[in-house]
Amino acid sequence: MNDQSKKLSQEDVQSVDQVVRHIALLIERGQLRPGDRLVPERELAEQLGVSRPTVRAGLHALAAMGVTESRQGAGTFITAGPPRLGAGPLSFLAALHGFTRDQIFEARKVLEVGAAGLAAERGLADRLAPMSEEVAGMFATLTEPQKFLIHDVRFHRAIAAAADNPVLLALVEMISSLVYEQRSLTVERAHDLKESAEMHRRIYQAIRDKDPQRARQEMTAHLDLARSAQASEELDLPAGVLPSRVMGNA
Amino acid sequence: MNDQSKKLSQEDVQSVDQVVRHIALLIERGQLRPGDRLVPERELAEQLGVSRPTVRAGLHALAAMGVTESRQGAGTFITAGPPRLGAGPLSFLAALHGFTRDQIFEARKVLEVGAAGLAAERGLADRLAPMSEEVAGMFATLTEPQKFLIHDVRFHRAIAAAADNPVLLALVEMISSLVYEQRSLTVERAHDLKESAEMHRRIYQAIRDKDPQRARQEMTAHLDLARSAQASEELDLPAGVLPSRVMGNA
DNA sequence: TATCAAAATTGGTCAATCCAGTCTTGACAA
DNA sequence: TTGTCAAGACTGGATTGACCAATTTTGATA
Repeated sequence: MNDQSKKLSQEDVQSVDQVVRHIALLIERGQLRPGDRLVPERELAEQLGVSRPTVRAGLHALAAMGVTESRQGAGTFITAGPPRLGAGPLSFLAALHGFTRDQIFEARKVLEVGAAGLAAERGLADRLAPMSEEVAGMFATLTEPQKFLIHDVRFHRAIAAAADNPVLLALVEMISSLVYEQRSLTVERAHDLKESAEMHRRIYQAIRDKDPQRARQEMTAHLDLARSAQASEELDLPAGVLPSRVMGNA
Repeated sequence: MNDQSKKLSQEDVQSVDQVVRHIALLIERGQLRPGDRLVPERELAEQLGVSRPTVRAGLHALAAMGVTESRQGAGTFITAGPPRLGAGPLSFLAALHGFTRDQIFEARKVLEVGAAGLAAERGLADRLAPMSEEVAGMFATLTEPQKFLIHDVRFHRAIAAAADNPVLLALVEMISSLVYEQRSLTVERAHDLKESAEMHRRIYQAIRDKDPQRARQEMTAHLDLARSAQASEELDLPAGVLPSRVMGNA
């Protein structure tokens, strides 16, 4: 391989990838941190020697991965806030490959039973209130399924937060978004929301009591019951409604 | 809200989002399945009434989420093959928020101990060979750390595949990509690869024997040991090498 | 009928231009 | 001196039209 062909192969990188890699490099070096503003698109285009539409395509790719956010007139920023994986990729995957309700619940059991156990082991005092508040919210919205569901999902995320592991939290949030999308279509048909709220309360109490084994048991029982409950909600549903209402934040 | 303002608010969707939503809709309806070819960019632009650069930005966003793949001259296709979440989003998250090795291993324990347990419960005969072959590959490459690592990662993915849950598999693949990126930087310093291979073999045997409890125990023990092993590999490392070598398939 | 080169197709990129929000600046009034 | 707000600069959002490069298709030729 002579110098010329080597040079060519190096220049062979696609321009859009070059934009993504450039931002990735700045992040790796710590020169770009959450909340930071990127240089303007026009400037970035000049720096990298590519056109603005190319830069924009790259920024859209980064935005799709949840790395950046753009505000017209203000600029493009590295996503701030807690570590978060968007629901988009998993939603598309679910729509494309037809994930079943049972498969999703099985994955939830692995993730959330583990998270509940860790949360109980940790026993971080300042993580209790957020969980308890969502339980209270559930009891307060027993007659409003949609609002109940929101508290339900937030309770599960609060548990993952109490597990104090950002990786686990990101995974739980991703899958809980998927659950929310599915469930919000059928939750109106739910009954026994009171029983559901009480199960959540028992999970909370186990975590509060720092009893990992009980926390895992209660979470397992809850998810098993929730699975069959959702199954019954889906029974008499107008055809064509269910087949994966997708798209979270894509 | 009158008709006019309603109309305006509907047209207010950003053009790029419109492209993504359009493809998402086609996927939801089943009109676009894995492996299918999309209509050409020019045609898509005309159909949606947007410009081609806008279409391209949308397609890049979809590609970043692993939904589509474009081949110059051939067309743009819905990603085929097994359900897969790219490593990109998690890698960026890790780089931005500085996930620690221990946090990643803890998340792995939740996911992979669960997967190993499920794999043992299922006991699918046709999933045994792929696992066993990777174990053999490890024993065959005890003196070649980089090759050993590849078999290592593939073994863990094979377990997730044996759990027969595509959601779990996608999550395990995503995090194992992250592990691979990190580990490949330090694996040259590894010793006791033989002990590692033997632990993997014991995990395999437990799954083969359909003993979920033992499978979970062995996986837990393996990950705990692997964590401390990797920690020691990172001890005397040239400064600046570690701080998150990111980027998987972004 | 088989081969292969030309043409059509399709993704990859650039250039220049305009629109639409946001932020900054400075003049004016209280 | 200080507060207010309008004009202008800045920045992302999008379009048009053009050209390049890789692939696929087509059709003429052997």
